[in-house]
Amino acid sequence: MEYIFSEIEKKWQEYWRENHTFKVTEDPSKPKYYVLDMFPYPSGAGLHVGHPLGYIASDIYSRFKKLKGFNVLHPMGYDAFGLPAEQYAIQTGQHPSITTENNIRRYREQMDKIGFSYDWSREVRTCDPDYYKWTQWVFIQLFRHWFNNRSGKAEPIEALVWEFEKNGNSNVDAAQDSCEKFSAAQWEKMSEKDQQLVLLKYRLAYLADTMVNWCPKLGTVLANDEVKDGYSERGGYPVEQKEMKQWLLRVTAYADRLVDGLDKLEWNDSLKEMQRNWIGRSEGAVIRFNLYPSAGTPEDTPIIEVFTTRPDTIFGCTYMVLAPEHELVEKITTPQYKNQVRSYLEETKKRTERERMADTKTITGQFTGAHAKHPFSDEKLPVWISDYVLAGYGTGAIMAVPAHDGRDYAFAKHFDLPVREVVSGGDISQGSYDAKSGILINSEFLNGLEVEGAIKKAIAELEKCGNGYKKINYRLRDAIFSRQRYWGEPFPVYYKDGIPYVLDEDELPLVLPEVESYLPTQKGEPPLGRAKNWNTPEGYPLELSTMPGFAGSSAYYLRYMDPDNDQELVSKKANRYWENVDLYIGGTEHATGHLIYSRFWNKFLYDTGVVCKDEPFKKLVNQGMIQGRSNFVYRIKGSNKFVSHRLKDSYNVTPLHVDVNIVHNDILDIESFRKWNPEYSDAEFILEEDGTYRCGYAVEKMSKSLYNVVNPDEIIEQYGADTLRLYEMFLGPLEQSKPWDTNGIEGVYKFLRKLWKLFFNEKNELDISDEKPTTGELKILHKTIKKIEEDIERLSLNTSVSAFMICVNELGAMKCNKREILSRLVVIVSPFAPHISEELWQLLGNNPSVTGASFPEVNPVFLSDDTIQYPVSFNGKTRLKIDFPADYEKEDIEKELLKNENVLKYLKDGTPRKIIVVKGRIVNIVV
RNA sequence: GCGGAUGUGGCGGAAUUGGUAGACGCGCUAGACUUAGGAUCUAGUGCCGCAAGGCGUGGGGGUUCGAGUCCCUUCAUCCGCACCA
Repeated sequence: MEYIFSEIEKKWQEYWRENHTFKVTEDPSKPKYYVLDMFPYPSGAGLHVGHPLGYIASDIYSRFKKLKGFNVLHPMGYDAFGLPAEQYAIQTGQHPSITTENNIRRYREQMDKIGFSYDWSREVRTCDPDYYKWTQWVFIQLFRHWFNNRSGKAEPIEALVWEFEKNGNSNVDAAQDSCEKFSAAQWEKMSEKDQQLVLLKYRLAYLADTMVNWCPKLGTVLANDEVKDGYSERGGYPVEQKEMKQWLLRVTAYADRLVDGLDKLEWNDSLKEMQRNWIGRSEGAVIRFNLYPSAGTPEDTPIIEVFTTRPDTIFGCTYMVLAPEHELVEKITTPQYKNQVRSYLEETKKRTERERMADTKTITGQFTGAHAKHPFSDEKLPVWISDYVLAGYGTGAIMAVPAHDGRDYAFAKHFDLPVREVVSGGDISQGSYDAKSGILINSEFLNGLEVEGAIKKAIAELEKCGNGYKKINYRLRDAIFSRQRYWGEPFPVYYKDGIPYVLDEDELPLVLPEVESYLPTQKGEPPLGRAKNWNTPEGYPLELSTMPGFAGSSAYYLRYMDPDNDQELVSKKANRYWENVDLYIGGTEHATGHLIYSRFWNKFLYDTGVVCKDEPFKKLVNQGMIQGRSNFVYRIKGSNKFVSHRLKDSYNVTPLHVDVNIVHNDILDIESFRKWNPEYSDAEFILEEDGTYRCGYAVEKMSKSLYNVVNPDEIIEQYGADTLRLYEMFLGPLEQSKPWDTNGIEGVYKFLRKLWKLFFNEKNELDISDEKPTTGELKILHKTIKKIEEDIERLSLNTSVSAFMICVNELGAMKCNKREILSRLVVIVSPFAPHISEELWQLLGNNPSVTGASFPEVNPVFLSDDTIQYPVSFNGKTRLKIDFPADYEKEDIEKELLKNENVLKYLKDGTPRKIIVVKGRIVNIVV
């Protein structure tokens, strides 16, 4: 029998489908394990060879866990709302659901061919009303909750109303926008509308005027993580700042828990660090500076509040700076400086956000004429404005300490402002001393203290005199949740008298309406403005925005636990059983978007008792990117003549990308090349001595335009899915980026055929022996079982593939065809190459399927050898290898060594100064 | 600038705790069988050298009987953040 992968793979994929092999249900008799892939956005281009890398790894892990006796949840679905389908709809008029449906079908076909063990009965699609009903449901819950800073968790808004009725809001410590204090009596007197406006400031999903990232080309706002360097991540269009009324989610309320929670997670350090940076918690103090009254400014001079992480350097403050956008700028500028300030403001406004970010070297600023009063020394501090201070961070104002902050130093030098050293340890004539260590000087009551102590003391003194307080500040902003687009979840929100109200849960799902065009209306409303009867039954208008991409992906892992439940997002029973994701595999591009938002949603759902775990993803692994390996041909300039790689340097050539699919081992298939592009049909070639045309290569992004895209379908067509799976793993460590080079695939293909051949004799007949295996055979087997088990556990799947190769090579050399050996080998291979394993498992006479087998136990008896080969080194350099019985002690070995003539040869005449014997490992002789 | 990661043959990579550097595979070289083929099998393959031997994990230094692995320093590449007070 030949190894005909196409028949075998088809056969078993059908078997799995017909027998629902991968369907799982909650089974309390078994321990659970939840393995999740980041679900894909089904794009029109289909999967290339890089996409399934993570899916294959997680599939191997899932199949392995199942063999180890776990009840494994391993689902897949689609992140199906999104911009590309909608952009396509705008261009062609085709409804995005059709595009999406087609793309999903293609993805599914491609995935099915790879032989994944997904339980497709649990599939979710974010654009399915039965699914987004629950996205809308969570939104309603967010709307109905506020965050109590005292308890550190979300609480129902009713409780807040009750407190307002009893005591007003003075005892409430909530995560919220600034809200004026009111008493119970004042609350009672407010109109329904005013009460709602107050509550809106407390809700976890709230409507507010905010500066947003507006992308005119896409006609929508974007979240911070969807903007890269001032351009939209999708499409690369310019993004500008604009004030708009938008829905926001109060992620900032959870900032602390999001940072602290990271410590308990098994995520890699760089990812945790990215999240910490994104959240950007810094501990410091808010300090209030009174202004000295100056001629021409109002009597009730305002107070400037600054945020600083270095309150210890307060006596080093020699001036102050406000962001140009700061609300006090207008108020405090003295008449004398009005004109200069105005022209400075105009100039900064002209520079785009991007220019301001890119150009950090040019120092600009303008004195306002105002002076602030130092809270301790009463010193007069000039107040400047400059765009090096950001309006969006802290309070938009700083106390400048040029001696201990690089930017302040540069500014002070530029405008010739005083620099006063207050922490010893640096040389302030050369530059600022920013380090957080040293002894305080020139600082009155702080003198002599270390920085750490001085920070505490300074805050205590500020609090005592009422000029400041301790404060933790975050870089993280609340997430803007409105998109002025069509292809997304409609908000379950209607407006009464301009005030937003949410629908009742039993009115869900609020289904996305049909529109005749996907463009904004003439009034500039989002596309939903075109929908007919977009009102509640009572006639109240519904929200016109839709939700962003991260809405549907924020709780999808919960829905897989209980996908058909139409009463709850997830039942308590299912959630208690599956708890949370044990292993999550996906790309690093979601580090600050999806992975923050879903942690936030999960924590909220945990607070409200919907889920039992406060973190969604216990262990997370980022698979590396698969890069393309491009091939080049070299055309002699001004001709249609191509010169081979090694000869190209003697000609004046232009390198041109050539389709990697018509190049094998860097040798060009000239016939295919001629057919590839009519332009080359009569091309001429200057060949190598051996008559071949050699191409050059480079590692680049895998992209259509570079002709280096390799599709899994083509590989499967040629080598089969098992080979694809093995080769993707064999390429290198899962987390590392590496180039795809189809050239190497023959190696794993040969391995599979060698494995197959172990079962057949020379005449190609099935030939399995029931004889007892030899110790040698058992040693090979058990060594491999141990290695594979350890490798899979730490996701070192590239090394398991080589372990299999070694094992099969060794068994092949022994012509081993013992059932006891082969049947266990098939089981351990099955997570990697499931199709061939199923076939061999059946040929061994077992009932299908191998997925029901158990992972074989390692017998330690077969792991140890009677003799150990010791490498013997002299002064650390290995010279010879000598066998000693495994039970020999150090002394025995030493004795024998000195008798060994080879050793004596290396010793020459001298006696060894020292002999180091590490039992079972090595001998080192010092001479 | 800050933070993180990575540097090992012609190539992808291995070496899990400081203990034989280069496993496994590709490629290459030679040979065998051959309906000269992008098939299969066998042997070889880090570098220098005819050899003995020497050198070798980005560079330099250190700790150690012994360093790819630990420490210091430096360079390069990639990724993230970036005037964050």
